[in-house]
Amino acid sequence: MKLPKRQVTLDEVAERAGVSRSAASRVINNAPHVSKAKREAVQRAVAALGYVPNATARALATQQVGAVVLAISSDNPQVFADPFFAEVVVGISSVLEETELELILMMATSSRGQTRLEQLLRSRQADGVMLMSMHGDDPLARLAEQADVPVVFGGRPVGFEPRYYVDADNRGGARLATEHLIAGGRTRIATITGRMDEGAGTARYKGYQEALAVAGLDASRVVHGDFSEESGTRAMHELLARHPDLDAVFIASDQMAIGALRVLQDAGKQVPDDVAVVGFNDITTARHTTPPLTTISQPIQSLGNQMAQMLLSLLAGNQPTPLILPTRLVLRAST
Amino acid sequence: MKLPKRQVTLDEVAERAGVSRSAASRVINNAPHVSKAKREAVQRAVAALGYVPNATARALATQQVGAVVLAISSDNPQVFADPFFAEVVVGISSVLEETELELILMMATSSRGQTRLEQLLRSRQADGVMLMSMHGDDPLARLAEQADVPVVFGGRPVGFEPRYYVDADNRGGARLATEHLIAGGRTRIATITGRMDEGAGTARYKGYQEALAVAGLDASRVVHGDFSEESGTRAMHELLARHPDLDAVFIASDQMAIGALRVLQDAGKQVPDDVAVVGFNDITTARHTTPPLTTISQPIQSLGNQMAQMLLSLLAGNQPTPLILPTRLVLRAST
DNA sequence: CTGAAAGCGCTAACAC
DNA sequence: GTGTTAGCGCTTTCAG
Repeated sequence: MKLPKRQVTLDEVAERAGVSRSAASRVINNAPHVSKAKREAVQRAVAALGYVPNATARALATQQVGAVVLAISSDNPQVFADPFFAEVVVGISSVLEETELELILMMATSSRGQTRLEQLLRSRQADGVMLMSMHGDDPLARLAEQADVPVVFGGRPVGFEPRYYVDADNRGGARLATEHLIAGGRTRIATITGRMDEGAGTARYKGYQEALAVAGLDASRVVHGDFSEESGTRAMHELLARHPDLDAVFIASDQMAIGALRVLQDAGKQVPDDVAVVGFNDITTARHTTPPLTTISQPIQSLGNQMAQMLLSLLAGNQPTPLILPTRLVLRAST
Repeated sequence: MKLPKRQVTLDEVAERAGVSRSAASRVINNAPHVSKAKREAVQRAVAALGYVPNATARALATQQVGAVVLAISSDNPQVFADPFFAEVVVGISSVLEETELELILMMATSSRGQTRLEQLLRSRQADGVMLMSMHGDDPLARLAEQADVPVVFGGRPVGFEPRYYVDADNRGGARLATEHLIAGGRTRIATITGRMDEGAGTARYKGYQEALAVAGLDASRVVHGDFSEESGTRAMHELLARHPDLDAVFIASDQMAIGALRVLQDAGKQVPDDVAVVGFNDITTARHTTPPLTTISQPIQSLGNQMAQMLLSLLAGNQPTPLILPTRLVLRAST
């Protein structure tokens, strides 16, 4: 490992500017109590030497790391490839860009990753943490709540209400979707759910049930999927076998809906004439299926935005209230 | 801002274990020269106290940050929402997960972001940098090469060959695509290019030209796009107006191809009978267009993998050779 | 094998 | 306004 070129230090700047180190420090952090003359001398020295403060040293001295982490906990590495997270990250970094904070990404898949996340929560390696997509009984969820680092959750793990979180209105969205189906005159409405060990999965299922309950319709046509296209295919087959009379289906993810659409087609069912379908997420592909997919859209970038904002608020010593972001129905030809 | 709970320090561990701090330190870093007895005493103390080393302090002492950054430089924040980056990140973190390194994400959009990136390159805020998607004359590219931090490029900026990079074989892929069109008996082959200030844009254009040159065909049916769906729409209109006789088109991105497909349809052209089209990237939607899109697939996760691996190699003091990853043709119904 | 001591580069309290 | 002085928590010579 080659030796790093020795970096320009604050003392060098001070010396060159002919002032004390503290004066130089004050200028760098534009603190008061520095005469204009010295201030300028220091600034000149900084420019001349190309001085850049050493973030690590500063962090050690101030006890503030200057970074927050976005941790994504899952057993399957491929879930990160989901464009969903990319958008969340965009939302987050757009607000972080206005601050001095860096964004550290942590994907806790392996037990190794889990351990790191745990250490992170125990030690002061970041000023704050955003935690996403935890499965049901993830012990990390509880640990996070007791951590001495501010933590905001993205979404809510099932069976656990975090102190600080921002979530999409999954339940409301699902209800909206199902009500739309009902309004279209459908009466034998089935559903393909997502993973029931994820908050989004259960919430969307509840929304479906709620809408049917209100309308006094039968809510027993349900098959569980895992959000993936493949599971959508499998589930639709099963649904068709068990409930050949269904005239609509609310599907908890567009990916599953894509798989289901194909099965419906193969089975000779016309969409939407014989069977209406609505998905969830509004992924870009939803516009390009045949027929284009009616779906529920959630404000993903906002989700990231708000998570970051909430963390900032926490860092500032406030106690923000949890946030549930609205979802909306996007009408296309599949209903 | 509330005071952080004071963290457990090495001295406390040492005291509790009844050994010197240096001994404790050696155990933590499992260095030699510690008696078995003491080693175990320390380990017990660590467990009892829940000690986690302070990364910042360690970084300051060792002059190694323990983190690398992935920097994405672009003028448009939305490009990060591209699933492409999500996959690259997955590739990167899967190799980083095997190390002690954290991944810092930096999206340099605003001038603020640019400044931070610049500082990053000048100062020792990270042990290494991966730089992606720089536009043509981005001054950062040059700066990066002179930085005292190892830098590996993802892709090559146009007009500039970085010392260390990993790139997809854009040129080869484009050539493959075009040759496939030629093999299909097409002779009036047009192209919609990507942004010509990005390496991928020019490389794909060159591949197209090359294939036609070898076959002795006319390569003048070209319109420039910017990779976006909308630009594909616009470009296809223009192409049709200027070269109504075209019987095939190689399109430098699937997004543009989607836009183009629609235009072709609206113009009453049958795909692939009247006009064959092949795209580039193999985005997931490509399987769901009508007709499904023949396209060039590049190993995106590998790209991330290899970038990280190359950086690691650099960090280990080696001088790895640049890498160009193969692309391949994915046949679907649009040809 | 063991411990004392000297920093890493910066900030912050405290005197002047 | 200004400079001096202690650290932040850990690693790492260097004697013993």
